[in-house]
Amino acid sequence: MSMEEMNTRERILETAKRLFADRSFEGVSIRDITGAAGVNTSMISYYFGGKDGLYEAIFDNEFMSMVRFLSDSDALKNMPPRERIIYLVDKVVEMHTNHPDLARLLHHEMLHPTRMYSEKIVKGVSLLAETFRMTFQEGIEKGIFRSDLKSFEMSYALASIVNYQFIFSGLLSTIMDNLNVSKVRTESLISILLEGIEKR
Amino acid sequence: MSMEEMNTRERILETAKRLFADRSFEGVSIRDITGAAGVNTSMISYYFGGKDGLYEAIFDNEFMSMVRFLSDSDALKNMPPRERIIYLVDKVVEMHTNHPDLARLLHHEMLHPTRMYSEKIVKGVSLLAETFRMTFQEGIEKGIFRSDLKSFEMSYALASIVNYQFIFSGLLSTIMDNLNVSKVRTESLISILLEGIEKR
DNA sequence: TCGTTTAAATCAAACGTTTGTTTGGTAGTA
DNA sequence: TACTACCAAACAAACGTTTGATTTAAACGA
Repeated sequence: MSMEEMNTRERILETAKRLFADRSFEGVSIRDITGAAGVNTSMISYYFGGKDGLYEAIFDNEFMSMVRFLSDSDALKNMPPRERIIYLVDKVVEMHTNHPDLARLLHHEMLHPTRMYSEKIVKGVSLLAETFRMTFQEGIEKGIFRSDLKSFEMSYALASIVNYQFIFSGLLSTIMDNLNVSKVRTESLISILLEGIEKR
Repeated sequence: MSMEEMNTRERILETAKRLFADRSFEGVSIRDITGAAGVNTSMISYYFGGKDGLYEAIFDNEFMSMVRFLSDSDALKNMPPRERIIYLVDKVVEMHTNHPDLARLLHHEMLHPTRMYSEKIVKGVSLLAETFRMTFQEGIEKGIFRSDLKSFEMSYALASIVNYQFIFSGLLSTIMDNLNVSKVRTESLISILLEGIEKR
C-alpha cells in the first residue's frame, strides 16, 4: 500500500515509525511527523491521544506482532533442536529484513528503558528468550549441544549474533563507503553460532 | 574522585554522561543536568559552548580514549591469533565494566546517527574492527581459524557477542527480578565464539 | 601587609523558540 | 440533523541560550 492510498491514521503511523527509528522518540517532534506525513498537527492527538499514544500504538502493532510471529509457529513443536535453531534464526532475519525499523525502535527502548514501555518489552523478550532457551535445553539433554554451557548463554549468543547487525545498519547506511563491508550472510551466522570460528 | 571534590566543569561532565546514557541526549534537558549536578543552568554554555558542545566533550573523552585503550597495546604484536582474540575480548569486557555508560552512549549513536558524530564513530569503529579483522585474517592463514568464513564475519561475531549484553544491561537493571538470568560469563562468550555451541 | 585592580566563576532572570496539546470552527457525508 | 474528518490558530510549558550583575580569588603596586 503506497503512501497516497493510506488514510490519515495510517500515514501518521508509517511516517512516525520511520522517523522514530531514525532519530528516536525524543528527537522527533509531532510537527516533524505531521509535516512529513502531510497532515495537520492536531491529528496525532485526534487519533492517538497524543505523542505517547502514537508511540505506544506503533509499539503494540510492530513489536507484539513480531513476538507472536516468532513464538507461535506450530512448526516449532516437532522440529529437532538443531533444525529449530536454524529455523528460528531464519525467521528473525526474515522479520528484520521485512521490518527494518523495528530493531532500532526496540533497541532504543532497551538502551533507554522507560517505565511506560519496559514492561511490554520484558514480557515480549522473555517470551522469545524462553522459546530459544527451551530449544537449547532440549538440545543439551539430547547430547546435541555442549553440556558445559548454560542454555541461557546459548540464547544470548544467538540473539546477539542475529540482532547486532541491525543496530549497526543505521550507521552503516549513512556512511557505507568508508567501510567496505559485505553483508553478513545468514548461513555464516548460523555456522559461527553452531560450530565456532576455530578450525576443527 | 567524589562528586563533592569535583569542580563545576567535571561535575557537569560526570552527571551529563550518566543522564545521557540513561535517557539519551534528546531525552535530557540542560536543566535536568545542571539540577542533578547542583550548578547553575548557564554553566553548560559557559564551559562547553552549549548542549551540543557538552555532548561532544563527553564523546571525545570517553570514546576516543576507549579506542586508544583497545588498539594501542604493544602486547598485541607478538601474541598468536587465538590468544590475541581472548586478550581482546577480556579488554573489551574490562572496558565495559569500568565504564558502564559508554556502551549505551555509543550504541545510541549507532542507532540514531547524526552527521555531527557519525564521522568520529566510524573512524573509531573502523580502527577497532581492523584490529580484530587482521587478527582473524592471520589466524585463517595460519590454519587456526576456519577458512570458509570471512575475517569480517568473525569480527562481527566477536563484537556482537561481547557488546550486546551491555545494550541489555539498562533494561535488565530496571526489571531484573522478572528474568532470573545469571550474568554471562566471559569464558562462555569466548568459548562460544571459538568452539560454537554444538557438541564436538 | 595593605587596599586596589583584574579577571574568572557563578548567579538569577529574561530571551526568543519550539514543544505537545487544545480550541473553535469548517467541509463533507449519511 | 448528526457525525466524522480535518484545519488554522492559539495555548501554556519547556527548551537552549544570553544577559548583566555579583561573588570569588588571584595579582599587583606601594
